[in-house]
Amino acid sequence: MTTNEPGWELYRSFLGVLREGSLSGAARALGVAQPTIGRHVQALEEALGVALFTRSQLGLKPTEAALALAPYAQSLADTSAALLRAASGQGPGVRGAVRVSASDVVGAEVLLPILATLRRTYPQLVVELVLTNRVEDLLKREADIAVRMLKPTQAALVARRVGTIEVGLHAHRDYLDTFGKPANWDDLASHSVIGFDTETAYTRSFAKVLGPLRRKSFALRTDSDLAQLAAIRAGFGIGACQVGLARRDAALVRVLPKQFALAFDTWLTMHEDLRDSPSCKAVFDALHAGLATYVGKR
Amino acid sequence: MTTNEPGWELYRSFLGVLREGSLSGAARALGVAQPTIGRHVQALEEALGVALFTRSQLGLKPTEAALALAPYAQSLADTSAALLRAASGQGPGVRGAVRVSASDVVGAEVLLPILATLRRTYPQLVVELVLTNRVEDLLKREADIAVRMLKPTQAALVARRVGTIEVGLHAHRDYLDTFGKPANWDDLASHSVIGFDTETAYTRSFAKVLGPLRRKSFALRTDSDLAQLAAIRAGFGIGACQVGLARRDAALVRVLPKQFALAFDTWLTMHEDLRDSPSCKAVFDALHAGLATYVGKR
DNA sequence: CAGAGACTATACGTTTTCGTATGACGACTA
DNA sequence: TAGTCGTCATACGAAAACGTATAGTCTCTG
Repeated sequence: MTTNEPGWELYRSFLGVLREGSLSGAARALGVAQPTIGRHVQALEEALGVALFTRSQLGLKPTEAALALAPYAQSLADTSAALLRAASGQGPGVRGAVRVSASDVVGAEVLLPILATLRRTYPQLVVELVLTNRVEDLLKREADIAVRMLKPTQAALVARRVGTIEVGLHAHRDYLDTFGKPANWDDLASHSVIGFDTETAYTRSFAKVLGPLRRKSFALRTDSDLAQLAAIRAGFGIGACQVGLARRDAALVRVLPKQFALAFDTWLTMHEDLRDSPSCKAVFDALHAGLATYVGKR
Repeated sequence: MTTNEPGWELYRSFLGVLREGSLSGAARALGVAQPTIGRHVQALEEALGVALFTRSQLGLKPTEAALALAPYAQSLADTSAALLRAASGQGPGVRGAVRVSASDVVGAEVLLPILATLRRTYPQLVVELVLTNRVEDLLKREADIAVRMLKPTQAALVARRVGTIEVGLHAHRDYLDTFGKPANWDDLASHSVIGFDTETAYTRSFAKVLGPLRRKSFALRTDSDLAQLAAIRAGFGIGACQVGLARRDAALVRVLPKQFALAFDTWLTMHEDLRDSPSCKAVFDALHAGLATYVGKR
């Protein structure tokens, strides 16, 4: 029993079991045999001197220690992935993989057109697009570049403001032709309103701006901003979306512009170590230019 | 040749070669055979698709790509070490390894007595003491707890102010009995002054306080604060050290207290994730209490 | 209550990886 | 100029890890 450092495969298997909940599931997910995962977990437990799972015939339940150590293992996986991305970007010119994080609606509607033209100029560029509302941690290398609605507080990050994104109520012209255009808050009572499904601290912070728009008054409830946008386009009813997106589609009409208006400062952030990477810098600059023209259309 | 993720041993060997400058040296340092290191480097180069070293018979020279990827690999090693520490601290009570970073003088003279008594109450506690003036990055898990002279700016860190450490000029009584006690700056010209060896931006920032104390006027030049303290104690001459340390030794006398006085705000910092760790919390609290009584003796 | 499905644990042959021994080449020194 | 020390590269036997096959156990369901 020497001071044998656990191999990196052990942590990968550990994370797999943690995610899948069983040795067999992790084996399937990782593409290895089930006894291998079992050996890895056992070896890791012996190396760390800590019990990680309580074994049973319908799966493995993680212990407290396993949950405490999971963030470290996840950080290992993230860093390893970031290293591979950095390696793929080595060499002259813009090449390799760059990981971009953004909210789903911004990513799908705004970023993708920008990235499409960018890739036409740099065919060897690969983009990993992570669309989630969860704020990913650039310091933990979960992504290389992030588009956020918040000003980043952490040091060691390159932050650049791209402007203000405005959000307003919109509806399809066909819908308004049928049900009429509301002139004030009260008119909304007779309309189909599209809104969120679960109340969060974030949505509650907008209580004043939302006016009478509460969860119980929504005709369609979904937490997917992308689905809300699709619902507006489909003529389901009245919902909130970015003004810049609505401008692109002549069939979308803004509703109650004076009563409902939200403005979000938007920032582009990158780890400062990636300044020297030509690939990351190219993506960063292209996103900044594209987002600037997007928020400028107002 | 699939998309095989490089094993963690490959990165360890990579870092070893980077540090030692040769396959043989890395093999000695890591306790493995030389062909193993060679195979690891070759496998890593194939997996990443990047040349990492230019081979020659008197060693391996890292390429630009290797230098660019080195921080990532180092981060992997740091995180792995932090995971092992966290694992050693699992279980009830205060146990396992806690890594503390501080300057060498504070570490050797102030922290060690505190840690000695702490270990008497917690025999299963292991302390890793990293003494360096380089500011280690707690976010990168290079250490668990740090004693710094600067207020930490980064978020995600638990920071607690312990007070002000005062630095003044001191000399041994025997020295002053022989050469006399200086009454003003000009008297120092006939004395043996102990000071730094290399000028840095840090030392230059104290130019006003240092008065006529310049490098060329030093009789002993060393960048080791610990050596400077030992020189003062040995009666070599007049040098700067913490007032709190001089108070402990009746033989040390303060010199020119009105002309020379530096005050450093001192902070104790810890990663906020470690709040839940009983071991880290115990060390943190003990250091805070010990440092508070130390800076209180004034 | 019987049988299917899902899971973990064990046995054994195969593949991969490691360590030892050795060779080849260059730099420094007497 | 010959010898010594350092380095990297190669060959082969030993050890460790992996995958396949199988046994054993529990839950759920008809």
